[in-house]
Amino acid sequence: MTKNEIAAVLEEIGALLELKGENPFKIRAYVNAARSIEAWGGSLSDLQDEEALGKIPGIGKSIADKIKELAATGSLKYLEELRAEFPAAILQLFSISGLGAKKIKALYDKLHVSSIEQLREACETGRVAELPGFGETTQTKICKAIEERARHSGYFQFGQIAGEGETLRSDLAAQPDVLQVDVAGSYRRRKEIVHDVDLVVATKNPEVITKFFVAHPLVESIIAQGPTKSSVRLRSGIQCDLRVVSVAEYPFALAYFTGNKEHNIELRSRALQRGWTLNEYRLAPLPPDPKAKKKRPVKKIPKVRDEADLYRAVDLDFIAPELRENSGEFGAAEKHSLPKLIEKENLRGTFHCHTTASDGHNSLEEMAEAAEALGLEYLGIAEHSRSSIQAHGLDKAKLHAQVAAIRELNKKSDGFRLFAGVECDILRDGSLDFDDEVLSELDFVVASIHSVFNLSEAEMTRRIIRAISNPLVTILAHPTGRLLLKREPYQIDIPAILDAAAETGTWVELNAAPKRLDLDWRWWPLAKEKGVKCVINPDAHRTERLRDLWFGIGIARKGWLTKTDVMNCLPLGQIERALRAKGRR
DNA sequence: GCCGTTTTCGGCCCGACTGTTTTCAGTCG
Repeated sequence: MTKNEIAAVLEEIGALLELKGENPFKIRAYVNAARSIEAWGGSLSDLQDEEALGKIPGIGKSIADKIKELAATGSLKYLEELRAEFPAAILQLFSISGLGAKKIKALYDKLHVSSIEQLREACETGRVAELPGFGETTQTKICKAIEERARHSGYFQFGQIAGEGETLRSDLAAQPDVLQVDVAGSYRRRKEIVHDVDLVVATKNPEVITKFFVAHPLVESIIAQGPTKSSVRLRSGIQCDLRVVSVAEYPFALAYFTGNKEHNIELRSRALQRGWTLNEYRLAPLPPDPKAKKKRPVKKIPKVRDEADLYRAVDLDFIAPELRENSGEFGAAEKHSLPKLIEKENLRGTFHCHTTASDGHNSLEEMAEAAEALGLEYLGIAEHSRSSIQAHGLDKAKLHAQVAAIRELNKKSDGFRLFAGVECDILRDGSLDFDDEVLSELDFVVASIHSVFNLSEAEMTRRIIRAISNPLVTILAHPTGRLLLKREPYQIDIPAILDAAAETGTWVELNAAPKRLDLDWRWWPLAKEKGVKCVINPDAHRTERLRDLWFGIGIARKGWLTKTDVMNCLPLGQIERALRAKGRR
């Protein structure tokens, strides 16, 4: 049983308890525990360990017992009992936007609706509108929400919506009434998956801005529209919320809508410790507590003009948006030990790109030109190897020909450098798709898995460790093989693989393609601690996709990485030495 | 059900918006 599966069970218990009309705080305890398990960095074996479980915030005796039962037996009696009280399909109804537990319960009790299909029928026959507390409008909204759900899951890869987010931001910024604007939310935190776009605007003319926003060409429909908040559905299907505030309120609103829930709770609690209350509009003195025996000392509230002032007010260094997940940033900000995060200007080159020689869409020359135009000094080409037939993998002769072409191009170049490599398949047993004789002719070797994803965790881990134990392997690419929202990562023991990477000096890829973003940001602090070097690669199959590097930078920042942790921040001369050193180990 | 540098009991974030009611419940973030 994986962490995510356990989190899903806790989540399901929360939903079922809600349907039963249980104590809301008990419900929240289960939902919080689910979040907490997802965010937790420990290993699966700890889930059976009483003491380790007890250390996870939000998990007490009762939930710990349930997790242990789940981890040990794969099932949970309490959950089975809850499930028996409702038809299984009823939980689908929570995915209809606008429907919560109370409405679902009413639909079930009064109309025996327990699936989305039944709900659609009930709407079409007009029975929903007749229920007390419902009406024509609600019925129509439910119909629309059912259609919406059929079109997309409500979750989007960061890269899928980055364009829309930036367009809205810049179009709003161009409005004369807009004094400040940012995309906040999980987008600003650079989460790999987002389910809405949050915009915050400072203005003296909220009405004008709101009107402009809901009439924007990217807007498909209006979900809600009020004086300070409006919500729309964009053409891509994603929901987009706009908050309109005054200039004075702006830093508070921006911070409030950027940090994740846990980060914001911690921030507010630090305000409370100083005798203040913090919300999305301001810092204010706490109202006097009549029960308090003596007055608490109240610090004077400092002036807050931007987010840095806000963090300073609660005695913290500025915390970059990407780190606002409450996963250690408060401790570091208090001790002035936050890392100086990598920035896109730090990147000097990149590896792992494809051309028309295998499954890419642009020539060697075009890829090189595009990389140079981005300001890079070098580009590593790594075509698929012969076993990747679906990707037109190169055989020995074709690889030779490409290496020759690269060497030839380099002769003509005025400083920009191409490196000749290969993306060599890791075969089922951990051996490589080319022998050492072929690999030793290259400037670098990327090793990656493209087949047989269903081995056991132990077999898969052994397979990868064997591959990277070959000293000719420079980079382990997309280590978990995940395709976001499409394919789960294959089962591997990541700490063990990081140990092996540290031992062998293998660089681990942060694959910057928005569908991958692999290795996940949650692992990079551990990788760094073990001394593993990162390399940010776009895995670009066409020139435009070289820009995916900027997604990689966001994820690297989220993983607390600095430019010294990332190999391709080295300038050309130093990266050449590093490549040679790696090959000789 | 969880949690504790005011607490082992009594709190648990709260404001915005909508729709259905006539002052508020439900949903969302």
